[in-house]
Amino acid sequence: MKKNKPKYNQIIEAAVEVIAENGYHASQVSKIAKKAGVADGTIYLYFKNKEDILVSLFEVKMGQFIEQIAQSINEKQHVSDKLYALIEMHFRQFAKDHHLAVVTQLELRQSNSELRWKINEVLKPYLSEIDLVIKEGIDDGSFRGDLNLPLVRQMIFGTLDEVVTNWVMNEQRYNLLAQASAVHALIINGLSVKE
Amino acid sequence: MKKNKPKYNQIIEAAVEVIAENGYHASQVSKIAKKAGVADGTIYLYFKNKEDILVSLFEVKMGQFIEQIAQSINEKQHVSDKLYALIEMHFRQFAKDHHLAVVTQLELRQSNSELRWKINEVLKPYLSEIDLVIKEGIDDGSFRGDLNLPLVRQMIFGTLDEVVTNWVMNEQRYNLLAQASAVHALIINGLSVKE
Amino acid sequence: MKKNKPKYNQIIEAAVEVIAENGYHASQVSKIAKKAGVADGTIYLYFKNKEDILVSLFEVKMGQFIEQIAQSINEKQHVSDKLYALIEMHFRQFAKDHHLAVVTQLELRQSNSELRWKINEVLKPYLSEIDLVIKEGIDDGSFRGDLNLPLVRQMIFGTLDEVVTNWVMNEQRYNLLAQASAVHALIINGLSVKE
Amino acid sequence: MKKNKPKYNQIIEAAVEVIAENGYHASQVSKIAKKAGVADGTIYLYFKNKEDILVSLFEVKMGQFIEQIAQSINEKQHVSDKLYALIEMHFRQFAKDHHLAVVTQLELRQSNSELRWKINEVLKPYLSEIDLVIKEGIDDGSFRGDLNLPLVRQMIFGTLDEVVTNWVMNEQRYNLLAQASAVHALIINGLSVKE
DNA sequence: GATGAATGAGACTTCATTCAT
DNA sequence: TATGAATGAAGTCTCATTCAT
Repeated sequence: MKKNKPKYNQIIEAAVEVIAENGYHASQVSKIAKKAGVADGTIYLYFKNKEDILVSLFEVKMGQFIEQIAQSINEKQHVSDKLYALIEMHFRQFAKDHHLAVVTQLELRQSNSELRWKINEVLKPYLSEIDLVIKEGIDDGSFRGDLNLPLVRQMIFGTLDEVVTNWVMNEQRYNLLAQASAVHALIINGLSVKE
Repeated sequence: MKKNKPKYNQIIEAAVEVIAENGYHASQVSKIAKKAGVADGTIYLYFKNKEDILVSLFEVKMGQFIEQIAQSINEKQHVSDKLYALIEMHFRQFAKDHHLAVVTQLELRQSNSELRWKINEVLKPYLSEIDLVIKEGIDDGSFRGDLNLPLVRQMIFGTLDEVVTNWVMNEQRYNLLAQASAVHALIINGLSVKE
Repeated sequence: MKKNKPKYNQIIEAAVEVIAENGYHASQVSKIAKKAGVADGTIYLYFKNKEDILVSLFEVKMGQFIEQIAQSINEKQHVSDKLYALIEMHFRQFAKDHHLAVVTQLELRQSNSELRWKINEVLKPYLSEIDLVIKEGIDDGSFRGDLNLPLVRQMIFGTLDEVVTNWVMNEQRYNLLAQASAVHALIINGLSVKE
Repeated sequence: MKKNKPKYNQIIEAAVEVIAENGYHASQVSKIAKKAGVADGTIYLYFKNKEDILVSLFEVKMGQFIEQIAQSINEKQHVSDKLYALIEMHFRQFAKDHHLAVVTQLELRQSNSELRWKINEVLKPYLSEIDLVIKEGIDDGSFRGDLNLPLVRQMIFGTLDEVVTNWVMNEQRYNLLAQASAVHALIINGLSVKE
C-alpha cells in the first residue's frame, strides 16, 4: 500500500509546510517536490495529480484529527463532557499545529468547488461524531427532544469553525484553548438567562 | 460618481451571474464583459483590475444586504425579535438571490488572501450589527451578563454562515427560510432542557 | 494651413515635454492631449495618427534646428569657420533645449523602423548643409581633393551625434558647448601629428 | 553552465533571425520559439524574460565581436595598423553577418531605456579597446599629445557606427569593407591638406 | 471644431503534467 | 523507481483610434 512508503508521507508533510508558508496559489508542485526532497516527476508516482495531493493531505490529517477527537469523546461518560471533549480537542489540535490550522482554515478554501466537495466527504466522519453526541444527549434527556439534528450539527460545526478561523486570521495571538469552556457553555445554554 | 453610471452596475450584475454559473476560476474578464454587453476594455474604465470587480461586487451587494438587515432589526422592539429579524433577513435574502448565495458562500472564498482580507473589511458592519443586538440583550437582561461578546458573535455568524453554505451545497433543495425559527431557538436556548 | 492654428503647436510642445519626461513608450496619446489641454479626439483633428505627431514634432523642431545652423554658417567667410559654426550651433541648440536633446538622442530612436525612415528624410536638409561645407572646402583647397563626400559627411554627423548622445546619457553633467573647438580640431586634423 | 546547453544558443540564433526578419516589435516570443524549434515555455528555462533574450543575444554576439577585434588588433605592431585592424574587423564582421548588422544597428535601438543601458554596459569593453589604441598612439608619438581621449573615442565609435548604419539603411547595396581604408585615413588625417 | 466614452486586438508568462533516460 | 527537461494552453490588461453628441 502506497501510504506506507516513506515518500508518500514526506510529500504530504512538505505540502502542508509549503502551503502554510506560501499560500495556496503560490504552492507549485515543484516547490512541494523540492521541500520533500524528490524530483517533480516522483510526485506523480504517488499521487494522481496536484488535487490528489491536497485531498490526500486532508484525508490523512483529518483522519488523525477525527481519530483524536473520537478517542477523547469515548473516554467520557456524560454527554456534556463528551461535547466539551469534542470542542476541547478540536481547539487543542489546531493550537498544537499552526501550519495545519492555516492550511485547513484559510488556504484549502481557495481551492475550486470540485476539491471542496471532496473535502466535504472527508469531513463526514467528523460530522457523524458530532451527530452521535447530539443523539445521545437527546436520548438521555440532557438535550431537548425537539432539536433538529442537522441544524444542531451545523451550529456546532459552524461555531467551532468560525472561532478557529478568527483565531487564525488574528495570527493566533490569543489562547484558542482557553475559549473551549465558554463555547461549550454557549452551545449548551444559548444566550438566554436560565432559571 | 462612478457608481451611478449604468455600466458600473451592468458589469457588477454580469459578474455575479457569470461567477455563479461558471465558478470563480472560469470567470474570465472577457466573459463578464460579454454578459454585460460591453467591450473588454470598458471594464477597465470602471474597475482598476479584475480583483476590483470582485471587491466592488461584494461591497455593493453586501452593502445592500446589511442595509436590509439593519432596517429589519430596527423595526423590532424586543431583542429576541431583533435577533430573529437578523436571522430571517439573512436567510431571506440568500433565498431570494440564489446567484448571490452561490457567489458569496462558495465562489468568492476561492479568492486569494488579499482579496479575502478586503472581503472581511466589507463584513465588519454586519458583525457590528450583530454586536449591537447582543449588547442590547445583555443590557436589558434578556441575555446572560457573562457572555463573551466576540465569541457570541462568532457563534451567531458561524452558525448562519454554515447553515447557508449547507443549503447552497445541497443545491438549495430545501426551504432555507423555514429554518429561521429553529436556528433562533437554538441560539437563544442552546441544547439544554429548560426548566 | 493647419500649422498656423495654435493647437497644432500646443500639441507639438506637449509631445516634446511628455516624451522627455516619461520616455517614448510611456507617452500615450492621452497624456499628450492632457498636457496640451485638449481632448484626446482633438489630436486627430490636427494629426493623422500618433506617428504623425512624432514626425511633425521632428519636422518642426529640426526645421528650426537646421535653419539656425544654416544661418550661422552663412555668416562666415572661411570654410574652417563654417565647419566650426556648424559644430558650435549643433551643440549650442541641444545645450539650450534639454528636452529636445533627450527626445532626439534617446527617445525617438525607440520608434519603429518606418518612423525612423521618415526621420531620416527630415534630416536630409541637414546632411546637405554638411555636404555644402565639405564641397566648398575641397573646392577652395582647404580640404584634400580625394575625400569621399558621403563618408566625410557620415564621419561628421556620426561624431556630433555620438558626442551629444554621450552628453545626454551622462545626464548633461558637463559643458557640451566647451567641446566644440576640440571636435572641430579633431575633424580638421585627425589624430596624427602635423608637420 | 547554461551557455553550453545547445538550446541556449539555438534560441539566441533564432532571436537574431526573427528580429532581423520581422523587426523588433513584431518579434513575439512565440515566433522565436518556433524558429528555434522549442516550445514557448522552454524559452523561460533559459531566459528570465523576453528582455533577457535580447540582452543575452547582445552579450554573446558582441562578446564574440569584440573578441575578434581585440585579436586582430593584437596581431599588429604599429598603432596605425591597429586602428586599421579595428576598423576593418568592425566592418568585416557586420559585412559577414547581415542579420546581426540589422539587429544591432536598427532593431535593438528600439528597445526601452533600461535595455539600452544594459546594452551600453556590454559595449564598454569595446570602448576600452578603442581607448587602448588611442593611448598607445599618444604614448609612442604617432598621435598628438593634446588629444581628449573620450572625445576621440566618441569620434571613432560615432563614425564607425554611422557608416555601418548608413550601409544597413541602404540595404547593404555597396561594399562596406571597401570603406575601411578611407575611414582610416579620415580618422588619422582629418579633412585638412597635409604638408 | 471639440469632446471623451467606448472599443477590441494582441502578447508575455506560468506551471501542471509527461516521458525518455 | 526516480529523474527533471520539455511542453503548450490560457488569460489579463493597455492604448491608439473612432464617432455620436
